[in-house]
Amino acid sequence: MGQEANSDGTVGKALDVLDMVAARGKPVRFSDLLAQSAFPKATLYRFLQTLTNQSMLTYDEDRGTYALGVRLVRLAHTAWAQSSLAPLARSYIDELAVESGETIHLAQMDQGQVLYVDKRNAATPVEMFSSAGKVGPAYCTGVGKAMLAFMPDEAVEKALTRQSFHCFTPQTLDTPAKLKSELQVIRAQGHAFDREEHEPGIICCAVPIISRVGRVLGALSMTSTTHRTTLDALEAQAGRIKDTAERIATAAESWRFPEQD
Amino acid sequence: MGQEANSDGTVGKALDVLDMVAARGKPVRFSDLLAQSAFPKATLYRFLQTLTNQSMLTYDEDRGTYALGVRLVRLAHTAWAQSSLAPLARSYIDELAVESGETIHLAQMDQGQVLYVDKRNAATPVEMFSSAGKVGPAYCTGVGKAMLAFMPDEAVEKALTRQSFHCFTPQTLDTPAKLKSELQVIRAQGHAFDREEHEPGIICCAVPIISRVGRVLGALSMTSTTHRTTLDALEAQAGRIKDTAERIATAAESWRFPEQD
DNA sequence: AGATTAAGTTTCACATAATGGAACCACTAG
DNA sequence: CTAGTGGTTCCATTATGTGAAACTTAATCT
Repeated sequence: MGQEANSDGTVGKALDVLDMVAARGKPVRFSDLLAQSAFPKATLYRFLQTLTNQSMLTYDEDRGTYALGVRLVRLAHTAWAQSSLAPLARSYIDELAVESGETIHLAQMDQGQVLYVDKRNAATPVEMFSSAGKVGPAYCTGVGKAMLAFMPDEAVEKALTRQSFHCFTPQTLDTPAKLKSELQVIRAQGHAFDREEHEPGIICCAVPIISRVGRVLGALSMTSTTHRTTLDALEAQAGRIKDTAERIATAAESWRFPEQD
Repeated sequence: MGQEANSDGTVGKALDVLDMVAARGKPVRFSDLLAQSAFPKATLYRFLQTLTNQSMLTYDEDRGTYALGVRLVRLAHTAWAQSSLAPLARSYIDELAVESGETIHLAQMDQGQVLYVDKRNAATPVEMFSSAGKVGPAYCTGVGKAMLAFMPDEAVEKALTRQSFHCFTPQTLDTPAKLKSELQVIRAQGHAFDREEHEPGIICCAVPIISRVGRVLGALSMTSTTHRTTLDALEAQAGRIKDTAERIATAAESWRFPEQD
């Protein structure tokens, strides 16, 4: 299962190892990793040692397993604060969530995948990391399609090669062709729908967040369930969502990090 | 100053660069980094290139600045889920927060610093990453002292060398000696206080979370303000907090990640 | 303009640091 | 005792990272 050889030398390889550990989603043994990595035993071993030393991984003595380390959590806090739209967009999202009473997602594109960076739900309190940091498929989520529709062709093509086109529900657009024609429609109307394409009963309306120079910064979606509302009702909110997206884009534009000298 | 030379070869150095970028807390220019790093220009340059390639950093063309990349957010999500107490402790913390109406923090020790991995406040909704991932000093926070008090001497000594002992408030224990005698007391009574040692007006009562074999897994604290409650009132809750901490410890003990083969 | 400095990028001979086959160790099972 | 499994260490070979210096822009000054 192609963990493709990386071109970034030693550091790249070490980071691949990190990803391998992350991919399992649970603590993993040396031999498990060895089995699926192209690295020889000694090499993999050294990487694990180094990463553990660096607190990028933690080693559980008792069980002999490696897991992602807490240093990542620390770094991510800063990453999230300084290179995601979330801190900037917070107040706008809050407002939208309260007014609509529906769940709002803020997402960005990361290597062809949708990365959720924030989530707000007027009713239930936020579930910390359980949503921020989560990734999802781009081809069958509202936010994913909204972003793809407004990205340059070249970037879209590249992203398409990374999609699995797994068919989650009968509504899933499971071929590049279907998806591309949908993107046309989205581009025309300015917002995307998720018509239970990812999960049955879950629908959403999403709009892209686009910078003044036309770059897709992220996307915003309002999510609900089929037994609470309808697509038409969500579409009625599209203008409101678009408005919020625009305000976020403007905020992002004018935002300068405070210069300190 | 003093980004100590790391012994973990190329990978370690690259990760140091990541930390340097993180330390600024804002996007940073090549020359800024160069100024404060021991690396020669070309070397630093290559690291930045590599890390950017790997999406560990993002490069802002327009401003010529580097910031932590989104890949970290993704990794952190997994890290948080698989190697922090947070997912496990969630329900217990929720309960404690609701019952007490006060803010509850869950923290772990990371390289001599307190790393907050979760936070719950019965009143106001959670602020996502703004608390999880945040770090604080060990020597002047309730959770920090609670953990230190029950760690093996050797580990405490190591941690002490990493403390700045900056004097935040008149109450701050600003020498290793003062701290050590405080740790004695904490060990005896089983819980630690923060008597406005970090921030004026902020007090808390914290207890360690200790595994069956005596290892400190983390700490739990109940935080409030001097004009809402008193230390005595908080101490009255100590039993309740301890109870929760024990239940979390038990849960952590019996928890096995699902085996898949 | 032309000269001057600063900021960022590329080059290349050199030495360090990564590599990985093989040997080794510690268990466990037969 | 022997074979097997899972993990760790060695070490000669060489790929990789290193960093001084040269180079390219892009501002700033005279």
